[in-house]
Amino acid sequence: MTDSPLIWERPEPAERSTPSPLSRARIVRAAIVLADSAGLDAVSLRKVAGALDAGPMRLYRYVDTKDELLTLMVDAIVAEIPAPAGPTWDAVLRSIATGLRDTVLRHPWFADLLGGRPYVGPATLARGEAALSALRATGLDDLDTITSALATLDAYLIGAVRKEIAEHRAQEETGLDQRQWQHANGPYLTRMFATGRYPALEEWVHDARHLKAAEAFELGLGYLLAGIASSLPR
Amino acid sequence: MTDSPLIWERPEPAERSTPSPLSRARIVRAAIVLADSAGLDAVSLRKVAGALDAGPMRLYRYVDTKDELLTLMVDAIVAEIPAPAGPTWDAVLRSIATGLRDTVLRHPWFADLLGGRPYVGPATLARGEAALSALRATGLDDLDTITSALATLDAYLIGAVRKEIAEHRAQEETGLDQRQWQHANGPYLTRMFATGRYPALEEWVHDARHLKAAEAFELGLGYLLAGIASSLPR
DNA sequence: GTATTTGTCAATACACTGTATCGGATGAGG
DNA sequence: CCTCATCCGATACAGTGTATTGACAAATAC
Repeated sequence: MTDSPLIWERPEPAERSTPSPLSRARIVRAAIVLADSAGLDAVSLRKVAGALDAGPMRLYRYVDTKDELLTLMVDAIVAEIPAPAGPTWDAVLRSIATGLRDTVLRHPWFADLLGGRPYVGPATLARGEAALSALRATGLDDLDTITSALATLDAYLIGAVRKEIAEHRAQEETGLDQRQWQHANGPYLTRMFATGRYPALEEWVHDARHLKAAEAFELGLGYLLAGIASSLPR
Repeated sequence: MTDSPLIWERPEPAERSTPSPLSRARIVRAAIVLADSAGLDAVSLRKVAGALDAGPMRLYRYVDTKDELLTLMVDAIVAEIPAPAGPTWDAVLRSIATGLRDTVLRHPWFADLLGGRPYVGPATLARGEAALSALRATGLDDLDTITSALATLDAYLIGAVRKEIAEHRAQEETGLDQRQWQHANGPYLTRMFATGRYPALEEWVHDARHLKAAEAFELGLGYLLAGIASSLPR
């Protein structure tokens, strides 16, 4: 009877014959479906249990706390990110980046959890392993460089992806369109600009090129890779 | 009677003579004190009201919803970040970075809100304005370069700061020390490594230099600035 | 100065949340 | 078939954000 505080070490309880059999996998899948269609707020133990024709308390056999369920969800999503690969170190880093971004676009709630706590589930470990070995296969074998490159990339990804999702949501809230958003916030901003306190911002709003999210993502990634490249031992 | 959906456009209700007078500022300050000492979860309308010797419903005169309170809290924190400044463009970007990081270390809950939605409060606008004009004062006046540099920096900052806070919390949870953390997760990791499925990770844990958060932050920032520099029109 | 409107505040209430507790049903072992 | 341990679900509790309501007080109208 292992009662480790880490869910990764607690074996799944034995299956039972019951009208609606449960398992961690089923629970997590139901929770993910819920989150995909209605956001993280819609994931309550009652609703997850309801989706499985079970009482809320039944879930506590498989999971000690709601946080653990979220942790499992994260690892489940990480598991579906394609493994990073590429011939050169920057191709590998790029594949890490787009892998994460694509996944977040499919599961926006994932962005809410990103960077919220350290995750060490099996899929996350496997992804770390894959990233490390893919990088070293390209000939980049200074461990410290690899470490800092990955850490920096990770930070950038978390922020970029969160910002993109946040923007996405703001647009959805106030209608569908960016025009709609401008309609909601536009008057406010116009009035703020009219105060004359934000001349540079005003000019920026009017004159700067406003990139699409995907382009901005790529551009930032390019900066980062260029920066890493410039620090590589030649 | 303005009933704009944006709190920035709704004037604060007139003051009233009452045993414990309220105001948005007082409410937000109380909420921040609560969040500082016990995290965002401790910020409930009841507790905030309680700290001000008021009933929960009284807050709804000043704020339409809890989300609005959080929005005000964010802007209040942004207001206390020192304005970015510096002789060169990279000095300005550096000051933006350390300004945010220092503030987040003082108000860890701020990291939970960062990147969660687009913020356009007055302090946030003012900060944007300050950043823009400080950058242009250094002679960097290509608006598109400025835009993408700021956006990328912002993304990196959000992620880096979140990761740092997350790590911080994980350590606090399982005791005080990093040794304690290793004690809690160590056995699990050891067992995972024993499976032989993570050879590169195992080597990494043993051999790589593991930087302190501040060093890692600085290092990533360095990469980013170098990358931006390499794309500057010369 | 009185009557009427208006607006504020506290209490109550509702629909939720995560989770502790516990009695009873239901499985397996003898 | 009985016993016993186990698991389930109902109930319960403390908490959440917020809608509603009804009383009271201040400002306005006459």
